[in-house]
Amino acid sequence: MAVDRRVLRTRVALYDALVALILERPYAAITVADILERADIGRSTFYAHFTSKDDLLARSLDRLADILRRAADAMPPGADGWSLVLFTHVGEYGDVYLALSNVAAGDILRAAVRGVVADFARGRIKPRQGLPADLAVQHVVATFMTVTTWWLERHRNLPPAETDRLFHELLAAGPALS
Amino acid sequence: MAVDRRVLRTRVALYDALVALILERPYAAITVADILERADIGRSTFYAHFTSKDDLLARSLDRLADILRRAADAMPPGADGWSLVLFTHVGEYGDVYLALSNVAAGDILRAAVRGVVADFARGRIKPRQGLPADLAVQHVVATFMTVTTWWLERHRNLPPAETDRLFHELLAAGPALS
DNA sequence: GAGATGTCGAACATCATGTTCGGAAATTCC
DNA sequence: GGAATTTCCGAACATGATGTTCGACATCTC
Repeated sequence: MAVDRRVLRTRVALYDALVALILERPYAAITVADILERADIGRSTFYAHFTSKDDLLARSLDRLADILRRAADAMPPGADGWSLVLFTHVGEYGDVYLALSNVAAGDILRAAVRGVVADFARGRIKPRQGLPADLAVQHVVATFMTVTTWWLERHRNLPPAETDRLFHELLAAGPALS
Repeated sequence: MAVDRRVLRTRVALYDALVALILERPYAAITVADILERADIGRSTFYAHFTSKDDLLARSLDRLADILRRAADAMPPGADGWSLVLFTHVGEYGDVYLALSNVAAGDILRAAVRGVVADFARGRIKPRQGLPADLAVQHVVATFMTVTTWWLERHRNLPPAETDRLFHELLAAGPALS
């Protein structure tokens, strides 16, 4: 009852082709034909698996999210520092994340990553009095994304541990306003 | 040397038509033809003013950003509480912001609003030791966006003042993590 | 090996985009 | 108020991307 090898080969080829193209030029400037050429897959075959370019992207991100999820799940159960695990992973796949987020596809990527991070954060947050729980989760996720973007875009050389420290610092006490 | 009335009429008609359509359906599902019909403007005229649908959207947002900027500038100079002014404004235009942010155009909108908020926040932040200044600004902006989205999407009934309080609370000390 | 399933590729209909241009209408400036 | 300028209209057109269809062929599973 295993999946037909051909199906797997086709899908992986398309996933990889899309990612490769996204690393080269803006997502919006990529056509289905481009993907087909790169993946060496027939047009009708493409539409037998995906309904559109956006669909392919969404599933590619699902795949990425799965990897992220597995990396996080593999973390020693009692260990604190789930965010460090995520940062470490993101650092490894930095090129891909960066390319994806800089493109118009940012929304879709953000949504995918948000989902994973939110799942992780939800159970590990102790909201304080007068602070709605869902807002607290959103805030933790947003802060994670902020730090990640800042890190990948402009301070790539920082080690994950240092990035993680900044993350916790921002959450504990952000900048004062005047 | 005033601008020809006709060009003003044309542009406003197109701005309004786009916003009206965005309130009805996803940005991606709107064609140039739809906008033309709604605005009652000729095709060639459209391309005499804008290069594409995205261009029109970007300029519409510039217009919105100007309004936001003016609202903030009108604030009493010494007054603290710039964020309250922004929240109040956003609350008034809530429908538009919500429609825009929920759509695939979210990135473009986000960029526009970010710019305004960042300009405002930049001069009013006292970053702490060991916290990069640019990261601090990003964090304040992101937190503003998080609170705004949370507010408009699910807790519209909250008064701006209360929303502003949550904003400051999150910045002062976010949720604790385990 | 046989049957089932997946792939190919070319052809096709459809639709959105962006351009062109001559005539009509509105506006500005004097 | 009138002439000159600017803008708008609208229809037609070229282009290019999308998504579908179908029969022949290849590959996989059992």
